[in-house]
Amino acid sequence: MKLPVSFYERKDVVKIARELLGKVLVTKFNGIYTAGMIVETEAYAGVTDRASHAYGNRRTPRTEVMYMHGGAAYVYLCYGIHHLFNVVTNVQDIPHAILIRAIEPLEGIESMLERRDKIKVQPSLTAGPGAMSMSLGINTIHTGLSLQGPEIYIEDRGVKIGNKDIIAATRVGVAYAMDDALRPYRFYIKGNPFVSKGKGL
DNA sequence: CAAACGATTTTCT
DNA sequence: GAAAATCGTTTGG
Repeated sequence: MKLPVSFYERKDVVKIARELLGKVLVTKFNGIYTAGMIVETEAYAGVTDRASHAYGNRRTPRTEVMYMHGGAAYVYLCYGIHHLFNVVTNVQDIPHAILIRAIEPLEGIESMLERRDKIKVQPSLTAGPGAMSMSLGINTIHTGLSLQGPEIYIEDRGVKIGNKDIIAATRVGVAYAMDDALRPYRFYIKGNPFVSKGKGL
């Protein structure tokens, strides 16, 4: 079943990031159905987090989406090429977001392979935020979409990830954030081959 | 209006 | 393992 808005509107973004592990991200664009289990996430705690685009309550046309109430999609283009998919959490005007970094392909794998121009499944298909977004067909035009809508949403299929299988680590690619780069806001499923390697492991 | 930079991935040595 | 690719967003003049 689809996760309700109340799931996203809670205030503890770190807790939500943990709970998203094992959930299933589904996209349905142009009649193409693809789905994958979330295996890696990163929390971005808005105004108090230097690594967040919304640090210091900065509002720009791009970050405006993060100020919406929880349950919206925030898609951001990085390095001019890569589409990074985030889930907006918390209530209106609190710009919290969770970056989905990696998924394990479940359904529509042929379509994913086609989008990535690959012929067989390998970790690089969806391990990493940019790669994952491309596999699911996520684009910057999808930013601001509600996760309650028909095109993109997250399901709970009853998969439970035990605490012993969740690893907390520092986030990737945020060295510029000074002290905040040390926060253990990255979560991934232990031993899952589709977890991205990141840079500084 | 112009310049610098980045929540990354891919490819080559 | 290291370096390049590449362009929208942000920031400064």
